[in-house]
Amino acid sequence: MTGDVETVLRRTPLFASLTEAEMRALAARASKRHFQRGELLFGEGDPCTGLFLVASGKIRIFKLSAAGREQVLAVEGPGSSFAELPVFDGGNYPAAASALEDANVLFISRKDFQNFCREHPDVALKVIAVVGSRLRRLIGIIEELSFTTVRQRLIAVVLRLAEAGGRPSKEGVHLELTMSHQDLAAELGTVRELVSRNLSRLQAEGFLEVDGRKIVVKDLAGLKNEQNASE
Amino acid sequence: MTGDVETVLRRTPLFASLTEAEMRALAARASKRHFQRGELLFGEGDPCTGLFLVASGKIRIFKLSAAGREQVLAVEGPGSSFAELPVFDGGNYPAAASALEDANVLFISRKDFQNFCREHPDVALKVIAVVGSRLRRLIGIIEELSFTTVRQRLIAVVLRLAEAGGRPSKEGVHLELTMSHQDLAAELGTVRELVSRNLSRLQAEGFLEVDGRKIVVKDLAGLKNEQNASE
DNA sequence: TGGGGGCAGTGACCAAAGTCACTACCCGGT
DNA sequence: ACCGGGTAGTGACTTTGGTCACTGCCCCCA
Repeated sequence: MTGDVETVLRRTPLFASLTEAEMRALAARASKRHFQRGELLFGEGDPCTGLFLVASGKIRIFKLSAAGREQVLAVEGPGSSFAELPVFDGGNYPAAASALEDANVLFISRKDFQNFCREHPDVALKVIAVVGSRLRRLIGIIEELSFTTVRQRLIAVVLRLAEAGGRPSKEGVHLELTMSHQDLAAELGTVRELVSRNLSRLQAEGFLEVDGRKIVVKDLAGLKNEQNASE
Repeated sequence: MTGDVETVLRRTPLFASLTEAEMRALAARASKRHFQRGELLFGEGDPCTGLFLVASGKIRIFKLSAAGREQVLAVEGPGSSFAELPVFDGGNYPAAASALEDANVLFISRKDFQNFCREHPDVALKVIAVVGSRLRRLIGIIEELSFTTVRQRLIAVVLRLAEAGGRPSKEGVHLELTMSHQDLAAELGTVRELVSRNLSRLQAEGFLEVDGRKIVVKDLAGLKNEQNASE
């Protein structure tokens, strides 16, 4: 089973630069865990026990408000690591993590990972790089929350999906939402109803066609334009 | 003048653990710069040239929207470092920085700092810790933007100021805003008018008394309560 | 001493966000 | 075949946020 673990490690940018021997040493320290869709990996404020690596599936990092609303901070797929940070500063997890899909993850305890970093300074530098990109993403979220409307954020998501998983045809770009409106709302930092309403409105305006979770983007250029429209 | 530089370095958590000799070596690499109130240290998207350390004064890290609104990400005082992150990932500055007050800062070029980190692994670990706390603060901002109202955020600031620089008396806790409503609005992620209006409203409700930038908090407990009120 | 410039307060709006309540649909299980 | 849970759409409404325009204040300086 360690062979399996090693391929995961190798796909993780954090450890890509390791030698075979180092990889094996680290693999021996990693334990494999499975989580079902919706299952909680850890809650906000839990003491940090170690580092997680995603082998398969998707993990959602999010904040939960007193009123029950969620705000997604990140969605991590295969090859991503998360919770690197509290491993070092010794604090608690600043947010919760749950499985968006059934997921296999590797777990490395705090102590093991810290020691490993001390022995491998270039891994420490990689950690900084990873945390850095995370920081950029968070700044991006702040920018969106502070400067844009729900409508604009929704358009941004649709455009991103169109780029990534869109199938073009004569009527437009076909794409499919991979999650419920509820989940999408959590990513946008709003509520279910606004997602539904804004989608309807974009359809009424002729930018796209909605059928359940299937969306056909009719006017890509127009949408891009709407994204920046100040009013 | 290097002696001066060294005391600044010593006050910076990032370098607190260095020996005298290491400190001197680093000090030789650092250059001192002065910025006047309002002056721009770098703009968003500028290529990253190096790391900054605050010797005196306050530096404001912020995002600027297309419509001209500002969102403050951090305010760094003496002893703080900033822009550590793009030094490592080689990207551009994700936000702009300007002097909130007249400020002296130390500057260490990207190359010098990277080399120094490679030679001193414990400094790299410190960098991770510093970036980590920055990450926590950003998550805090996201949480506030996503879950709270301008009113609640304003109350939070007032309470913080009351804790930090408040002078208690029989009528209440006296404190003074150190910045304009405009600047305060940028920290809260809103506009001047809403700061003004919400302060007026809090006064009308009897929680505090406003006179220009002087504020007397009449009902600390009540304010704390209002901060969490869901409706 | 009389402008200007920056800052603060406010009324009148308008648009966006969010809440509540209800309906309807789909789908899987017993 | 029916029930129940999860999901989606929508009308009606309230609250919050933001804009615009204007006034007044204070203070510095020519």
